Formats: sequence, C-alpha cells, structure tokens
Amino acid sequence: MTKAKIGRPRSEKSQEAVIKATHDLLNEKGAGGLTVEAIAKRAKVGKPTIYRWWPTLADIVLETVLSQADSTITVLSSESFQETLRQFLRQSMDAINDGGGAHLRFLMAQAQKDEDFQERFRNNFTAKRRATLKSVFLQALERGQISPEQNLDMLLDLIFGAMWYRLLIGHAPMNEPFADELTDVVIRLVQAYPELR
Amino acid sequence: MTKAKIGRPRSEKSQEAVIKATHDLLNEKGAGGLTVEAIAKRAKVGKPTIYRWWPTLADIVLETVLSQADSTITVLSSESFQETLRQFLRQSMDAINDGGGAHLRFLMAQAQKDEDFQERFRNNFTAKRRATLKSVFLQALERGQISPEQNLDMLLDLIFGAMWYRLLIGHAPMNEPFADELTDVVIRLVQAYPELR
DNA sequence: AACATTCGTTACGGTACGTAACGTAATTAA
DNA sequence: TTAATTACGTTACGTACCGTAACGAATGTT
Repeated sequence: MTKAKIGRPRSEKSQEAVIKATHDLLNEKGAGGLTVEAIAKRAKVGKPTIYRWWPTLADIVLETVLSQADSTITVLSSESFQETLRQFLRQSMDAINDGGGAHLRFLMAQAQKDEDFQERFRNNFTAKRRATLKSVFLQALERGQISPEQNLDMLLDLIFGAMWYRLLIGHAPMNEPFADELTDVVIRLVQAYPELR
Repeated sequence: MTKAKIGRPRSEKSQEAVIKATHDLLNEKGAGGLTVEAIAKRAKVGKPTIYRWWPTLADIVLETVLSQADSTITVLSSESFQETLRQFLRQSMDAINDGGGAHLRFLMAQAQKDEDFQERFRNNFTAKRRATLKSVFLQALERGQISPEQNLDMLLDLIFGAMWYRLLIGHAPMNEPFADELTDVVIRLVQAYPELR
C-alpha cells in the first residue's frame, strides 16, 4: 500500500484527458501529425504536465494502447486448439480494424528511431502478446493436440510477423479470411508429422 | 534516348555524395538523427539541391537501398528448391546485417507516417522483393518440387513477415540459424500433403 | 553570344521540441 | 491553522529542423 503521499496528487482527470485526446487524434489524423502540443491543446492540459508523466510521445500512445488492448483481447481456451487460435487472431485483427491500427503503426515507427523506447515497447507490449499466444500453444501441447517438436518462438515470429507485415505494408486487408487462412496454415504446421498420429 | 537536354546537367558527383552521406549517417547514428540538413552538410551539397531531386528524406534512403540491394541479392536457381530458398533468405539477412538494417527500419518507420511514401515504398521495394521470391515458388511449382495447392501470397506474408518482425522488434538476431530454420518451416509447409507424394 | 538549367550559399518564416519560471491549487504533517 | 510539499496551467524561451526563396556563379546546348 504505497498510498500516503505528500503534496497535491496527480490529476486523474488530466491523465484521462491526455489518453483520450491521443486516441482521438490518432484515429482522425493518423500516425503523422500527432504531436505533444496537439495533445496538450486538445486535452486542455499544460505541456509541462505531459512531460512530467511521460518521457516521450510514444509512451503516451503505448499507455493508450495498453489501457484498452488488455481488456479487449482475451483468450477463451474452452474449445479446440484450432478454435482458440482462430478466435485469438480474429480478436487481434478486429482490435486493429476498430481503431487500433494507427496506434500500433505509430508505436512501431517510433521504436525504429528511439532505441530506449524500442525496449519499452518490446517489454510492455510485444513480449506480453507473445506470452499470451505462447500459453495457448503450451496448453495445446499438454493436451496432446499438437505435435511436440515445435519451435514455439519461430511459430510466434511467423504469426505475429505476418500480421504486423500486413498492417505496416498495407498491401492486403486484415480481415477474417486472413485470420482463418493464417489459422489453417499454423494448424497444418503443428500437425506436420503424420507418423505421430 | 532522351539524352540531349538543354541547360546545366545534373551533377552526378553531388548525387553520389548524397547517397553516400545518407548511407554513412544511417550506419553511424541509426534511424534517429538522420536529417536533410545533416546529409547536406556531410555531402557538401546545398539543401535546395537535395529538395530538387528528392521529394522526401525517405526517398533518399529508398534510393540508397535500391542502388545496392538490387545488386547484392540475386537468385541462383540452379539447385534444389530448398537450397534456392535457403540462399535467398541467407542473402537477405546478410544484407541486413552488413549495413542495410538501419536503412530498412527507417523506411518502414517513415511509411507509417507518410501515406504517399508508403505507396512508393510498397511499389518500388516490397512488391519487387515479393515478386522475386514468388518466382522462386512458381519455378518450383512448374518443376513439381512443391505441392500445387499453395496460397503463395500467404507464404510470402509469412516469410517476409517473420524477417521484418525480427528486424523491427529486435527480440532475436537475424542470423543463419534463423534463415535455415525458416527455410525448414517453409519446406514443411509446401510439402504438407504427403498423399501427393 | 544567348539561353537554359543546375549549382552552393545565405536567409527566411514556420512548426514542434523540451525546459524554465511563475503564481495557483490541492493535499499532508506539525 | 499554518507550513511544507507536490501538481497544476500559462507563458515564454532557445534550439533544431523543415521547406522555400533569392542570388550570383557554373556548365551545358543552340
């Protein structure tokens, strides 16, 4: 309980206003055009207040993403492995299409220009997403639903890689057919040892 | 032959100096810190000269990449499909490790903030890389080396996606074991119909 | 010789950055 | 109640880079 702190407490109202303004600006104007000053103006908050709590513009966006991605994407592991995977991929893509794509694209872009932020992004977002999906595979392994000799990290690179690649390049949509096709490919991969069946 | 133009011709010396300065700055200071003014200063070239020939900083980097990626990565299709694919992936990763990684990371970052450039990047780089690898698959199909019912575009998303993902996130190295492992996964995928053998 | 185009230099207005200084507001400790 | 502490929003500042304009000099064609 580290509650009893001295001095004026942080304004939750301002914090939420910053998060909301960031969210709205990203969806309206895209990854370009997002600036600290625009956020401050929109949120009716002082610039120094923003810099007091967030080291970087990208960290605001990261918090914006974390404050909702955690709640929207849940793993329902009650059904078959194939269905669990399919739902995970569909949910991920839905979250991107429903106003999360601009956020992720901005984060990935900033990670390329700021090494320190790249690490925070990796530890606070990417690693957690990987861990979530990895647990799905591990559960399937325990249940004997997939063949045991898998390089799980390679599988994660393939799955998340394909999604990120589509999002970043923009050559094809992130829709349900893609989610289902990706599911089928993975299923084919993890059952690729017919002699074990 | 559109050669005979009136007026002072474009200075090849300045053009090459810009390309080289961009290349060096990217390798020395990374994707951050690269600015038009830094390039102009280093190349001993006027800023207006740069803006006359390149619409955007990213377009300079794109030309820098194209001026060498085209020559360094070649497909040798003489051997087996597996060997051809393995060599393609190894060459791609070698090019990234030998001073192309910062370039590509910068390009991908800019593509997220500039829609117009994203399209140029897609058409002039990504699409060509995809076409090159696709031709490898098509040749293997003609030769009967891989099973026919493949969604080639999905395969390309998986392969390029995994490589980009590793490069951008930076959670694991782009080395030969990764190239070989990726090769094996793809081989397993395209031969996943044992009843056809 | 006349013309056209590019060259590098210098200078400019504009935008966003990140911080400092200020007085005010809110909370805790004495 | 008063003092101490921390956060707030406003304003202002210097810095960096942007993209363009203006200029005279350089280099080519006709």
